[in-house]
Amino acid sequence: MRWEELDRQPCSLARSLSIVGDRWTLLVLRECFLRVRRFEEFEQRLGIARHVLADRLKKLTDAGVLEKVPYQERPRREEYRLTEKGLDLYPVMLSLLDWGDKWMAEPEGPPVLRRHKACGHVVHAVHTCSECGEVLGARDMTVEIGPGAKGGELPPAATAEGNPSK
Amino acid sequence: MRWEELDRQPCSLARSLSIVGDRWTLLVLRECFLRVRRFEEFEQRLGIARHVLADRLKKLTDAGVLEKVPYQERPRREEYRLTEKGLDLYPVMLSLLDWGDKWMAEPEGPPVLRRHKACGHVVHAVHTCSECGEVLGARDMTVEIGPGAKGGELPPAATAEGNPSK
DNA sequence: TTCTATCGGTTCCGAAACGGAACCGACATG
DNA sequence: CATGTCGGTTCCGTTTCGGAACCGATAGAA
Repeated sequence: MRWEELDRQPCSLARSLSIVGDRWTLLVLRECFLRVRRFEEFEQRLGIARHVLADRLKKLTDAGVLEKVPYQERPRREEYRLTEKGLDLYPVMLSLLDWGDKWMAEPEGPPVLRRHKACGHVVHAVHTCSECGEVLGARDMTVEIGPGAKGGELPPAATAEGNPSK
Repeated sequence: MRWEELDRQPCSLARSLSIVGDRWTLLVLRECFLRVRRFEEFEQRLGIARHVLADRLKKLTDAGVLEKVPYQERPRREEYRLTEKGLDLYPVMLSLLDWGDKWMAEPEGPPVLRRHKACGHVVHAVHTCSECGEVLGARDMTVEIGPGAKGGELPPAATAEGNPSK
């Protein structure tokens, strides 16, 4: 499979990866969530090669995850901001973060703790069902053909998306 | 920054990416959640180059995300299975899946629907607070130094992990 | 006016990673 | 003993990456 074919596969995971399934892209997005917005600052904080950064920012902008907003004229300079589509990636970041906290941290614990403003506790995220509110585990769902399926049957990759009862 | 330095950074997101922040790795893991376990089957379903597949399976095994389990002797053959650490990546997959469903699907809708066995509804995942159960948004948390921090201060990347009040 | 600095890139080079195809080793089967 | 299966490894040509230099528009200082 070629990498460019990914965004045409009938699998939402593959399509997501066509945008964020890249070494640098998620680190760039981490900085975006930190409110880093300028080329220079991305470069300094990440130590990324400039042309790779330019390429990733362009791809993210083309994908509608970031948008260029002018912050000065003469000389015209633009900064990169998360769009709504980009902000919606927050759960992805949070999932990766929680997994890293649990499995990749030093013996003493994670480097950073997150405290929920509303309840005051140190927290992590729990995936729950959008309809009934129960915790969603890896084997709690069945899959079925969606309206965007091609050929009227589950794509080979489909069952991976919710795990079959098999 | 070199790629090998990622797993030593004081940032759980970076550390997670040192394992799953790769083009092919998450697609291999998608197949794992689909209960694909054998070299041949990964290769056929993904169309991945064999030596790249061998490399990814080795890295995932070394990282403790997969484990090799013999399924026959003479000739000895082994298959790859998700460990507990690997199964814990399910929220990551689900987040990417939901984002793809929302932002990358065809106009008609996503290719696959997931139905919650418990409540019977077509669902997506919602991130909620592990302590109070409320929905967690991108700006609902503050960050503070964790026990695994180095140097007694928030790493530069830290605030990205929960977003500062700034 | 020229000199230097800033910001957001682009260009170029050598090294690393990738796609594709061939090959290999340990067996089993016909 | 020829062929097939499975899980790799090796090799080669192309793509991508890291690192450094360069560029274009402009501002401010000398």
